[in-house]
Amino acid sequence: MEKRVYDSEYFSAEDTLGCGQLFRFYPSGGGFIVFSADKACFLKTNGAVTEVCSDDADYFENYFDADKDYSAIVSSAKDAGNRFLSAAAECGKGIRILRQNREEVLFSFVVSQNNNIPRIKGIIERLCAELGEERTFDGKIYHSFPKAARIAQKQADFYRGIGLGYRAEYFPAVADALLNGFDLDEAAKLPTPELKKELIKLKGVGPKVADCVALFGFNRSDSFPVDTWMEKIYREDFGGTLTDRNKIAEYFTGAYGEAAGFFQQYMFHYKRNVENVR
DNA sequence: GTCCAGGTTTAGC
DNA sequence: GCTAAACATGGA
Repeated sequence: MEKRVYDSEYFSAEDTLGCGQLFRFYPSGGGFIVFSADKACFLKTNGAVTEVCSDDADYFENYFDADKDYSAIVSSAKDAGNRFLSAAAECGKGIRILRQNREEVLFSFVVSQNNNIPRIKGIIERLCAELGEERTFDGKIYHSFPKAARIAQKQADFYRGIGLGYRAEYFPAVADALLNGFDLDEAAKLPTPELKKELIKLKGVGPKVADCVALFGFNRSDSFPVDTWMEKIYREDFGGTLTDRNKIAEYFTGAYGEAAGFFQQYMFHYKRNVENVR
């Protein structure tokens, strides 16, 4: 187990885990255990420092985008000329945009459609418990996120059984596609608009899920996922009148370019966790 | 009981 | 091309 320590001003455990990018993290020992694919780490922010403890320190250094300087991104959000965005950036400046495993992001956000975060977490937890491989972290057993080959072995009925509801049929369909020529590594070579078009070909993947996969799995910060929360922000805090989600996304990517994805996370986090206490 | 949640698919124009 | 209903589930 190796421990690495980072300045917490632009890397906070709570901010990073609380903005709906990932669904596998659990409070533990004053911090959190975080799972990604078949790996695990302990993440804790204590005052001025954030510590990451893992047997895969390099993997998680990349995962948390730890090398990047976020100060300029936060500054540009504050100076972008919108009150809500400015407040959101100041409040969520500890957010990192994760560089997650592509398959895990893809399947996870297929689950997310028309669903809520606590329920998404539960479904993914059961998915891993049923189909993941046993691993140990800090002496305790956990389960990896299952690979497409494993997911393809089960039928829709199985996925209905762990709570996927009407999305159950999408799981074997996506897994089959990945096993039969749909190459995520090839897709990674495409520019963002073409990458999105490619992802949307998958069953259960529409524009919003494709944006999330591009942002969290392919590190495309020129993606701006628009869900019900972002619609609300657009309407209430930007005075927008468009209703088409694609056009709302274009409005934000047009305005913010490569910073759009970061700004989206600041605002999503702020709207859900701070402004709206529920 | 109704409404909502990090929407997408399908049918029908 | 666009629009509207249908889609499981659980919590408020």
